[in-house]
Amino acid sequence: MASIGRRRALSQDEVLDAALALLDQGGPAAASIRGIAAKVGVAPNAVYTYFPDKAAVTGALVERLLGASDHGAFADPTRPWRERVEALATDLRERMVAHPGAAALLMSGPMDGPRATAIGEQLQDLLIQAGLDEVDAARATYLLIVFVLGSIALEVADEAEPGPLPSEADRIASRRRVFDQIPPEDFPRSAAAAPTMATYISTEQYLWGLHRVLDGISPRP
Amino acid sequence: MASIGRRRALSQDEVLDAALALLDQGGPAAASIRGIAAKVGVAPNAVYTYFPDKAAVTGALVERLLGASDHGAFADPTRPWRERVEALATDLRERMVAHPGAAALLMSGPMDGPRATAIGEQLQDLLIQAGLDEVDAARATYLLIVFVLGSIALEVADEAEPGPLPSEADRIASRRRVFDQIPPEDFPRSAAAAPTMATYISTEQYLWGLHRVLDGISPRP
DNA sequence: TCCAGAATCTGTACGCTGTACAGGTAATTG
DNA sequence: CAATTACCTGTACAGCGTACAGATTCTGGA
Repeated sequence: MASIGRRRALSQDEVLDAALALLDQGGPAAASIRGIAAKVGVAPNAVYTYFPDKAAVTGALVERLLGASDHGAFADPTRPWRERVEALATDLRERMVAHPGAAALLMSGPMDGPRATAIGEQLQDLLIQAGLDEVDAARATYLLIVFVLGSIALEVADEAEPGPLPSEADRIASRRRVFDQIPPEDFPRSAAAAPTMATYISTEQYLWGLHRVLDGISPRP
Repeated sequence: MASIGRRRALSQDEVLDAALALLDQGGPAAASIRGIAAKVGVAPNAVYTYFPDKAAVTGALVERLLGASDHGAFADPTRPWRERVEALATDLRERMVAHPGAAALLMSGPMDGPRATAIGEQLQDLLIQAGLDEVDAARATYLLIVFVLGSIALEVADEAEPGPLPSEADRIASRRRVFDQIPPEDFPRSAAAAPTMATYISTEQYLWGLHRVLDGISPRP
């Protein structure tokens, strides 16, 4: 008297869609296996047909958020190398800031998925083409990854659970306590991502930091 | 017939000691309220006499790990500023790498504790003394914090749960897939922190990255 | 065409989590 | 010495990840 059996073929993507939706609207705590299953319309353990455990779900989600192979102008070999790095950094940040709840998972596990690996390799190749020797290219790759992921993680860590966000004024004020010299004339963002406070506060800051890092690693004559 | 009543005055520090010990030996998952209470020798809910919830415990632990006010030579005004920044960065990294499980909590919440704030303010003052204007000093402070915390978090995220660590060879091999140009002649560390793989792999890398960032933010003539 | 096996889903259950509530005892204060 | 507060207890609840066994349906080979 127990079971209903095979109903329809779910897919990994449906599960990930549900997980991302829950993450977006309910914060990191909302993406439980049970919540995902309910959103998809199955019993909780049905998820385990497609993923061995919860870590596999979040890992796959992070991979998906890292995006497909070409990151804007990053893949365009006719552009100057700094522009290409900036395109990658901007693309990654836009992807993550659009899903702050999911972005919080970024630093919670080893970054060993195929897309993460591919990004590292492509970046390293680009830096070698730019004239860095192999050792410096490897190190600079790591430094750039630290900068991009660290910036995103710090930005996103400041957002508490969604819901009644603190007012813009409060958020700015709390940042200003320490970094009260940064002018607020930031330019607004694309329509895709809602202009959250995190977006508003630090786009300009992010690009400034990226270029200081690029200055630091640029080959010196 | 229920209760035994007041026994002895616990303290916040005892709770934090227990939490840190569990984190060190059992990884992030081991630091449960129940585990902490058991280690201290009280019922689980006794912890709530000293902290309002679990987030407060981890927050206080992070604050404690950030260390007291002087970070090595950071506070010494006779040293050159780059040396002082390096002292701060080294001190913070040593603190965190000695407790990888606790370091993983770093980016999991807003960094708004008093010590975190103080570090930011002191660093910003130092950069102003070094000749940066106020806007650049604020931005450079944020950049340095991103670098330090991002490096530590990425380093620590690679360590799975403690226990049967993967062999050194495996860890190196997996890093080398992407960053296979970095030579392994790293210098051994202080006796305090056990030479974990994370320590072994990236001390040199860390300082290299720090100095590239410092190059990027140094005032240009 | 039928049947075996694999794929997919279900109900149930276990041990764990954070923490709310209502008590009772010991130290402190008046 | 009485009253209050600080501290700790047992009990309980809802939610978590996930293991197990069984039922249904789809699929591929004879």
